[in-house]
Amino acid sequence: MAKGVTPKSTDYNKWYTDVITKAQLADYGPVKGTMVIRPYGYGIWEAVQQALDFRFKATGHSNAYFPLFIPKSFLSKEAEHVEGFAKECAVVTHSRLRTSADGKGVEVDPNSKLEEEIIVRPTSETIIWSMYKKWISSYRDLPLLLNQWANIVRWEMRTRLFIRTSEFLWQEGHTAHATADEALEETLKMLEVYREVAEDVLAIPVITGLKSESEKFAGAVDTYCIEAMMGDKKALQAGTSHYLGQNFAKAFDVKFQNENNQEEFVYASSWGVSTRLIGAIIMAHGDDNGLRLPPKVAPIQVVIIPIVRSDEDGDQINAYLRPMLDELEQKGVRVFVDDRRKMSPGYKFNEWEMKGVPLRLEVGPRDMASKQVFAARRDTSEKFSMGIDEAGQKIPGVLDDIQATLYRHAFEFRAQNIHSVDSYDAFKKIVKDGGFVKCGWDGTRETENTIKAETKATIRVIPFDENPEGLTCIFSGKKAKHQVIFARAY
RNA sequence: CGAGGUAUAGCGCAGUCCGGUUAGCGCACCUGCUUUGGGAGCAGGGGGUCGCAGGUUCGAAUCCUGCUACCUCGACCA
Repeated sequence: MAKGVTPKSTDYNKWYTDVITKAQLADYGPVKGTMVIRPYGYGIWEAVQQALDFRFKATGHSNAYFPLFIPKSFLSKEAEHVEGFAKECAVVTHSRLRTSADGKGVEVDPNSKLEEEIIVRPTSETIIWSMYKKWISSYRDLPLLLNQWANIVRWEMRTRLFIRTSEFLWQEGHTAHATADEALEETLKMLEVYREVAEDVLAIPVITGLKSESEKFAGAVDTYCIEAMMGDKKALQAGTSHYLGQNFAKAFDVKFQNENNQEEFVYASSWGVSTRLIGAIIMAHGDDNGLRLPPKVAPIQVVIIPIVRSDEDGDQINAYLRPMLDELEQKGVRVFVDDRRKMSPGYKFNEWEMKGVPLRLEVGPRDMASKQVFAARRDTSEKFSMGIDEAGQKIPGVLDDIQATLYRHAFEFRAQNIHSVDSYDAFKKIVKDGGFVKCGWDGTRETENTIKAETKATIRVIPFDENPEGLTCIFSGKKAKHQVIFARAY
């Protein structure tokens, strides 16, 4: 592993990719825009998955799996939906390869052209609703609350590891309800699940609210989101929950009979978060020494580095650590003892800091002599010693404190970089220097588009706690319809 | 798709202007010995169709032509 990463202040984008490659979270795949998620990065994803899946089950959802391949005709059934995704769909047109004429390579066999071309799912609303039509006939079949963990493909021009790749992993929930109120309630309930996971598990504060018309999901009535601030003060959409109304039910003719024997179209929601959340963790918490992982998603929460001079030292240290390790394991703490003999302790310190392990313990002859262990926190760089007998008892609390501290730091950073402004000049300065702008908006698409064209800032979210009373639009000067957050975004 | 740039070992680069030993350096990798509390030292070693295809030349990483890929910036996006 080469030394260090490019400092954030020198080149934030370079810093970001340096951290990912040096912490071995991911690597570039051979096809442009694809990525390989390496074991350490996948470990983070598994922790995120667990946190979400637990909450999905607790709110009554079941997991299922729908096909990767979607008939092309399905995409055209919902007008806005086609519009939104048409430009980024991978299309399967043939089913065979054959040896090329010169015998050296392979080529597409033209005889294998498909009758109906197949779309690789960019999202699964269409295929899922085509199935819901078969499964729903009565109000007794509702609500139908399904989720799937899957990969999807959106052919992207410009990609960025974890944040925007042509293929990515996510979960998508698709629910069907008998009433609009119930579907909307579901939409907001799942948004709240996302908020909780972002803040309590990933330690990333988010703003919850509604997307503007031009930023909403193609095919939704309303899109709600959690929006986060990254270390470069840009915004990242970290999760979305859509109220779909009857749009997909109408497109796929999904009706049910209500208690009064009347036929009605089903109401729907869909919601998703992706491996983009890993990008959010990196950019919300990382520093110039690398990754800083919140303990709740860290594949390794505590790394122990024995300071050994001989094999006997190693044996002694193992015996010295045994009771503490047993206690930590029993408490469910994820511990790794890095006893590789070929690397120096200093090398290991740097490597595990790069990988963002929340707490490092060092144990050598000095500690054994004084019945202690030496500890270093990744979040604050604070170093301290603990008695070996009390360490197993104390460490879970230290991890909780690291989790809380990372959240607090991210929260304070965001608070310092959200600015309320009342002039367009001030607006432009904030956007240029970086940060979120909180201001009035007249509610028109024209204003939104003009501001985007002039500043690259978009409306990230209309917060639930907005207060447009007495505000004027930052651009047009008209009475504000909403108080919104503008920012440049990923 | 418009503008600019790059292509030499796994990674980062020098060499190219001005053609001429066996293409070099740092990191990484392998072996041995000594080390180990903030990226260890010494010694030895392996690894290259110099992006691809043509051309000029006694001789091409180097000069010429064409192609391809990638990066940065613009239009599109979880």
